[in-house]
Amino acid sequence: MKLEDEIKQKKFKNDFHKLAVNLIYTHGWLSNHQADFFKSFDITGTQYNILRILRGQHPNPASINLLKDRMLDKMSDASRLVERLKNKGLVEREICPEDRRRVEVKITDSGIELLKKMDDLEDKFENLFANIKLSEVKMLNELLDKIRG
Amino acid sequence: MKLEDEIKQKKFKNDFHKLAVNLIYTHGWLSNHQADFFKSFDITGTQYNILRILRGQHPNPASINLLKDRMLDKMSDASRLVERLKNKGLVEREICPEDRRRVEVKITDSGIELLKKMDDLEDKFENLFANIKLSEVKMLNELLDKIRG
DNA sequence: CAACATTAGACGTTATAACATAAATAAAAA
DNA sequence: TTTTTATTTATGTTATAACGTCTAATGTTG
Repeated sequence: MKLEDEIKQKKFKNDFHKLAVNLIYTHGWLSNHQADFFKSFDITGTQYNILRILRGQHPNPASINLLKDRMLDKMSDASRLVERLKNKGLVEREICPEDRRRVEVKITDSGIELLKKMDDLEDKFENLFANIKLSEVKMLNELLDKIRG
Repeated sequence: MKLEDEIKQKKFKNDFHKLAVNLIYTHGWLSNHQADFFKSFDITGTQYNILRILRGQHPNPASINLLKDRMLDKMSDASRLVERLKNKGLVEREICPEDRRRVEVKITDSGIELLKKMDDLEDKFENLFANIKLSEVKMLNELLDKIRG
């Protein structure tokens, strides 16, 4: 549906302004759908991202700073996130012996299993984007890459 | 820059998967820039959206439910948002005489003034999107509208 | 009218983002 | 070596999103 109708707003100042709102709105639409998916696994999107990064490192550990750098939306809150994941038994955390300031975070077997279950269902994205053709998806990816310069 | 390089991740499963991550990442990029803009006016993006809706209604009031419906990302927290805006003197709030369950929220003169100052600078979006041509902006808007079906 | 259902909003809780600051440790400089 | 600086993480604060529950007011039905 056209954005103007969905948010019941008068016209935009120009196409650039509409694009900004469109990005915000489309992101919201996407994350609502994703949240439903994540919720069925009792996990949040942010926590899922952390687990993905940790699986990428496995069997090596990741420091808190590495997690921060790799996060999709950067944030300064990785310590508390890791603690919540530890409470769920999905990661483990120890002080690094070489540099006692650092913390080594590793994904547990239980965490790996959870991701495996979620991988199978990840094809959901294709259903979610059923309204556009593959060629349009590719075009969108190119344009989005280009926006950010 | 290509998304794969920016987030230092291996290839995506397919273009649909990449699109999902690209939307999240581009939204993050955009809201970081917007946050800087809003911060210079001592206001948040969400609060700005509420003020915009209230200015659209002015001089009529808006109920809390109307604000919820019109928000870009729906949420159930409009009461507390309005209270924070009231503390800043940007809105006023009274109980509706006809239906005492409802609350009538209005933007104050001070709120209108703030928006006026911010309008002047809103052209920043054009600078932000300087990397793509107008035709590409229009194409993006069409495709984003189409994604959501 | 009385009993029940619905609606509008407030508020409590948890997870998060963005910010600042503190504390511990390591590295560098004097 | 002692002092200073930088790094890494933890923690406190505020604003928010998403959830649920509660209460007051209004509507509906018998």
